[in-house]
Amino acid sequence: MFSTKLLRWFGQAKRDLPWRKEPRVPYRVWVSEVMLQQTRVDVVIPYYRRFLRRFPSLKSLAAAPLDDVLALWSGLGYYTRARNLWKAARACQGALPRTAAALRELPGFGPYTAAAVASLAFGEDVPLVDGNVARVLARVFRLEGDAREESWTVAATLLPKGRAGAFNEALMELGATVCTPRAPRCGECPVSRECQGRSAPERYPQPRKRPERPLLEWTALALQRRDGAVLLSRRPEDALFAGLWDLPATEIKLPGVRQHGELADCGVVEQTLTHREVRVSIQRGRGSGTPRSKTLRWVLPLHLGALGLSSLARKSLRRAGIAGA
DNA sequence: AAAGCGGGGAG
DNA sequence: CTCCCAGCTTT
Repeated sequence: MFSTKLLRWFGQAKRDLPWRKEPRVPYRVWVSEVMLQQTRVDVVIPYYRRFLRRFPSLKSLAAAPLDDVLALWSGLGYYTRARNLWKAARACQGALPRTAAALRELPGFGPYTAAAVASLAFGEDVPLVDGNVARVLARVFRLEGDAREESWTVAATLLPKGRAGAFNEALMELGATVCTPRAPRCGECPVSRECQGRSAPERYPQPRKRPERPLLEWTALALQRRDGAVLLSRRPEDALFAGLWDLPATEIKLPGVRQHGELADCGVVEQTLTHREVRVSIQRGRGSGTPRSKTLRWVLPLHLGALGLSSLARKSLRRAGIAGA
């Protein structure tokens, strides 16, 4: 009954999203699912369009340099997603595996993404649980505590044979548009009649406790050449914003680069992340020379758009007075 | 089981 | 300001 009502509702409430365009090409489903990890639909849409224009197929993605992929990911966050997407494209030899179990073997495929691609693109009868599904099921069945784990079992019992894809998508759609985290629209809910949590939806699921957010601080140097190019350095693989380009921190050695004149203080840029607060002081100056390190390069403002930079790095560049970031 | 990893939109 | 989003990986 639950599944039937949900599917009927989905038939008329389904939003028109770029990755829902028929036919459902597995590659496109995959790209959208990865971008949507911890990221809202509205944010993803423009990134998704750009990405598909540049990498229309699995083959084109596999053939591209990683830096091109990171450039298109710039600003989207969780950059390991882009690395794993690229790695998996290279690993899967022309076509994605067709089952959740096989997809799990590829980098970047966790329980959710494997089930999403398997059910939505290949029609496999597997349940899935994301934040939306866990919230909906926690309310409907009054699941106590953190409902994410238990939801996998519950979702499996509700799964209508042969319609897993539509069911999974409907459950997520309900969570995204009706059974929202705050102020759910129970009056518009197709399953409010069978919802055990209707009287107190905000009690479910139990909110997670948020970790403290330590402050991370450093000073970055914006050296500009006479032609306007700015000196960037590639961040180490084990650091925050791993492998992305950024203004070099003052601790970074700059072999081959000369600095002219005094530095000017440009103030501070800040970025709040889930697990820490970052504050970067920006100093600006003039420089020249040929870097003797592969992790250093001069970049013209015109070319900043084609580089893998974090949002914080772009903010830093703007603060240093460099347009085009 | 918990921590690390981006960024931003909504209330 | 807080919450949390179509989560995954590592410890």
